[in-house]
Amino acid sequence: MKDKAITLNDIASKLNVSTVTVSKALRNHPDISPTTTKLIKKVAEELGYTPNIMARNLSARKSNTIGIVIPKIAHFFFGSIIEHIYDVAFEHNYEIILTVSQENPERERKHIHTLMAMKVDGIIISITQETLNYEIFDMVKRRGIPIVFIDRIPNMKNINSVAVNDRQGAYKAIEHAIKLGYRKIGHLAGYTNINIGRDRKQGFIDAMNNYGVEINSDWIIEGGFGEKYGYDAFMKLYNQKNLPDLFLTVTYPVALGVYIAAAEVGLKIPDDIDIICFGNAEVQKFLFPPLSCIDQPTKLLSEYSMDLIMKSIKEPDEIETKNIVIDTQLILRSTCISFNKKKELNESYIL
Amino acid sequence: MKDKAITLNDIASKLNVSTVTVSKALRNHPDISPTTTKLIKKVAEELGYTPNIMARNLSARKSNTIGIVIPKIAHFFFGSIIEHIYDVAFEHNYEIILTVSQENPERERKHIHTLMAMKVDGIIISITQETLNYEIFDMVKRRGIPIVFIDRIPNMKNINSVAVNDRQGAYKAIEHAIKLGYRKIGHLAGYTNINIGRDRKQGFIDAMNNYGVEINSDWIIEGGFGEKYGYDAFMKLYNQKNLPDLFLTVTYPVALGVYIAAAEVGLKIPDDIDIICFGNAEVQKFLFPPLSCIDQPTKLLSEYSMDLIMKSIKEPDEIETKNIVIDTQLILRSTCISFNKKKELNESYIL
DNA sequence: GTCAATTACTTTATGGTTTACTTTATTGAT
DNA sequence: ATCAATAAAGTAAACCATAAAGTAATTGAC
Repeated sequence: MKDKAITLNDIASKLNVSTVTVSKALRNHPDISPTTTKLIKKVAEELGYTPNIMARNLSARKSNTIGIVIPKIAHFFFGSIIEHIYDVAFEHNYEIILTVSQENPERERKHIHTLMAMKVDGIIISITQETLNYEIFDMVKRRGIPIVFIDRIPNMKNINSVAVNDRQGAYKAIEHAIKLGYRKIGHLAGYTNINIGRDRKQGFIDAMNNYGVEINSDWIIEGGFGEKYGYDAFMKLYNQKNLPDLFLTVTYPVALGVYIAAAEVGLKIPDDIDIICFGNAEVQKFLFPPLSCIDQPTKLLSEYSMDLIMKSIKEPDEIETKNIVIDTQLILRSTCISFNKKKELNESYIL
Repeated sequence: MKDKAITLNDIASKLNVSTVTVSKALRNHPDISPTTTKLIKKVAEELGYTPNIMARNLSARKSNTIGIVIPKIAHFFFGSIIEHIYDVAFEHNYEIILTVSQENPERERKHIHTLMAMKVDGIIISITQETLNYEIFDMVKRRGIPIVFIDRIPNMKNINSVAVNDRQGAYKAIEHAIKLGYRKIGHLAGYTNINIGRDRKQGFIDAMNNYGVEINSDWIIEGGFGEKYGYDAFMKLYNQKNLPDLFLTVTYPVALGVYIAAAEVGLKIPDDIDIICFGNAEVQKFLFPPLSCIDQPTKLLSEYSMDLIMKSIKEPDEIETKNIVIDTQLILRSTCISFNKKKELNESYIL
């Protein structure tokens, strides 16, 4: 009952021409006369021909496909990145093979192997928070497969990358807070063995030093990028009766963790404890209170990455690598917009 | 400078055996002696061999790949669905080709063609809100490609599907509201030419009729599934000074639209206008006020879909189709949990 | 000791397309 | 009328792996 798939050969034998003629006609090759081309296309349409992409890619040694590796998917930042990547890909007739490492370096390695095996023309990747072994990336480069790192970038030379100016972003936020009057400022810094954690932390330190505000190392807590880490870090300081007045959190989920914890112990944001975070999710507007943040322009990140990878695919011999850095801006809503005296006595609420 | 990709042939010639021997050895075929197998695997490892998946798939006439078509990606519901699908796929060594129709039926059609051309073993799809032409789905079936519809399902016979019990879900919510004391209940119903809109609306009607509550057709507004539609629908009724006391919204983004609009005109949720929605996003807990909803268990939806598609792939001759329907449950937070008298006079606030 | 079965391979064919090269017919310049 | 150039096809080979069929050498039953 199954309709067998129509092949070039089916069209060819129906018209008594060679398969090559059909192949060329369908690709508008000048070898074939307009009359024949038209006829072949008509028959192809009638029979419902769809090319076998496996065969085409095998033969052509390219796939018109870009492989993506990201650590998470049900996450506003990566969701947004991907949505834009898909749009650009669709415009340029590229296919996307998306893989998700779930923050697992081993799984990431497997996915990269799979993408290479699938002969993707290029790879865009945001590495896991625990990727320490970069061998696989060297291997990809040796194989001549263009690779672009986006947002989360390994500490390697001669790679293509697109990122937000994390250091400047953190600096801007802390500068803003200090000018507001804040002095007791903490930083939930996430993993700092990866660029985004490291650079944001450095921006925090830069600003504090630049304005001569003392850094209390108890208030810099490293850990993860998720809700749980935000919750735990907050609770740890709360139990030590040692909360700062303001937190800069390394991601938006971490801030959410703080929201949960604060609500649980009955502290009000922003009055009792204030907060600003990296990353701008739509819903932050609707949180209570609306959460201020350092914007990461996901659309730009995606577009630049796609530009870079497509350029690298077209000009495989270009050796020069590019490191694109996108400026951030503060988006102020209802947190981190004023400093009130209540916080200066913030021991009181602990009783 | 490029390392050429290693093929079976490279390994074979190095060891003076045939490519087929290598192929079989790497697949642990009993034809090959343990000694040889071990040797071949060792050399394959050394040379960094990775099979060419294109070639393998072409030859094997199957791809170990499942194609996905969804209408949106940066959306909690679909993000969550996909995340779980990827996890199940990874466990079972399937690859996923994810495509995004962006609610565009034409783009959806193209993606399905691409997936067929890529020879995916099966397709899981959630159709766009505007997909009216089902021919393409018949074609997929005629080609013998297993297809499973998830959540958004066309009105066709003999298809495999996995969905939430939308009608029951809406019924439960409205039943709950009526028992609370609500009588002036509206429904922002979205597109009702697709099952999710149609069934939710029907559930609403069922409950209203069952409890003898009058349905005011002005308060049933059809439209889209996004924020803007929620915003517009609310504003329309507000401007007509004709708001109900409670809205059931067809999706979570629609509820968000209502939140925006209500804030803009200075009405308080849930006191001035109450709301409950379909779909449970993590962040609903953090909205102000926390939004109650009818849960759609995305993990179950994904798992059942993957089960169904994998079963269909393994038993291609099984003709019987399955329509799995998953029960919903109410998740009550700070909306739709009480009815207060203020609302009964809800003309007052318009002045 | 003979024949059948098993072991461990090899050879050949197949999948559907593209690329590189070849052929035949036509056109145009001289 | 002749020869070179071009147009419009065709043929052969390649891409890389797998499946099916074939072969030579060894084992084992009686």
